[in-house]
Amino acid sequence: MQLSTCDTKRCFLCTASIPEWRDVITARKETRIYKKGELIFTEGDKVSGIYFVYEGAVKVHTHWGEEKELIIRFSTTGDILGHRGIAGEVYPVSATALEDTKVCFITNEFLEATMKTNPLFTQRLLQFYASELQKAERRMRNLAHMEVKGRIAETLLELQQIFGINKEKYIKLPITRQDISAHAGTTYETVFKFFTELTNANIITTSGKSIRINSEKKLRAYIPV
Amino acid sequence: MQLSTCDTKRCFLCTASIPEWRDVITARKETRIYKKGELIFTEGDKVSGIYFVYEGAVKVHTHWGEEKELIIRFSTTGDILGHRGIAGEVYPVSATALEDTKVCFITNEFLEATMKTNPLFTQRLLQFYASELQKAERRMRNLAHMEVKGRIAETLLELQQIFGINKEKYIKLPITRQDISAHAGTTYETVFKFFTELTNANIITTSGKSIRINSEKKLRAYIPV
DNA sequence: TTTTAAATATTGTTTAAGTAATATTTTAAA
DNA sequence: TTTAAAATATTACTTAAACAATATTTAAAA
Repeated sequence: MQLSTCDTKRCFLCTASIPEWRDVITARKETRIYKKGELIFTEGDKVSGIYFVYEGAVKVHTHWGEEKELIIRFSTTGDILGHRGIAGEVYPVSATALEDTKVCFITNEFLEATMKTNPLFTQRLLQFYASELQKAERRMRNLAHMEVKGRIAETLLELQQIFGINKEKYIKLPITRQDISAHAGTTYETVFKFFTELTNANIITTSGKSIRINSEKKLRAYIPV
Repeated sequence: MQLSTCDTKRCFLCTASIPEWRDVITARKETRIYKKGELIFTEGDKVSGIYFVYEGAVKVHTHWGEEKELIIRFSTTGDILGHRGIAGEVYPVSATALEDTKVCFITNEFLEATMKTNPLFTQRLLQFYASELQKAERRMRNLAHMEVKGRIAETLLELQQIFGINKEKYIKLPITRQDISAHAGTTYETVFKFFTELTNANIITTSGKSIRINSEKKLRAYIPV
């Protein structure tokens, strides 16, 4: 992890605060850079503060026993990390950089000062929480009642929606099949089998860790309702 | 649904606001009483405001297609309902009274006025959201990786923790097996089979819709980690 | 530049848990 | 108070998806 400056324009913290507060932010924030694969914080760590993603890609994940991992969500520019910590002493999830990632970090004390000074920030934070809650509950429902193929299909569509595509229409973030299975709540083998099926039907094309969705429509057919 | 007054002491809204604000609350709130089985709001309804449970029992649930239901959580005295609506136009979930339930209802406008006037209320609301998010994510992990028996066991322990027990040590809220299966994310038949197993092993005793946990320890043995 | 560890590829076996089918009992309306 | 609709009971059948086993490739440390 390395330090750097951020132009206070793209992170949630700066865009949701009043202009006058930005100088205070610049003085109080800490910009951190994490390399691909580096842990930002770990489940069980004492809560130190809150992170705003400036650029990069992050997975927020939790573990069941030693083996099984569930990726709660993928995050990128504009997203918040570590906000669950507000409710407790320790982070209930881990965050890992999936590519080189730049974040703004502020302490809990400064977060509270920011909320006191910026009612709009607090309001937007509340809305962010409500929307995260909606997403989490939708995903709960999917994990409970949707079958695996649909969940894998949703994972692919979500990756495309969050990270976008490059000129060759491949999803910008190259990702391991293990991570796809961890997000869909299934095993690597099941992802492998479904990928074979999708590739044979020309619904997706893969090249190493890069994935291209050729037919969003056909992929969505695996997601009923 | 029927109207009534509430003593402004037990709901989240009143306890988290400054004393001076309580008169304003009394003037602006609406107390509503729902009968067992009555819908409080439905998935897709336009968001009108937010509800604070004063007494009773409520299930917050969502549906997958026509058939499959997932109960997101059970709520009782002190809990908040409809707060997911803050992020959108319509409620993403439904809420149904499981027994006669009394709630305080306030409109979105009054909620915003309350937040502006009561920074502590806003802060506690934020903490409530963060803790709901933690619970939702823990449950996501369980639905993805824990097997059904463990999830049913957790449902029973949660019901006991939320609603408490009576003199005969039965969980205070009588509940259908369908609701238990909808909370555990499984089918009625699977709950039936596991209940037979638990009853034979004398881990639980049932009497109609009432359930008594005889050995919390043995029940917890189905929940690894 | 070894060497160690992940990640991937592939297929066959097993099983947990859903589906189906039918009968009975409760509960809630009309 | 009849009647309709949920909820429950029970068992047999089926299958989606996990588990297991082994080989190969890729990536990251030492």
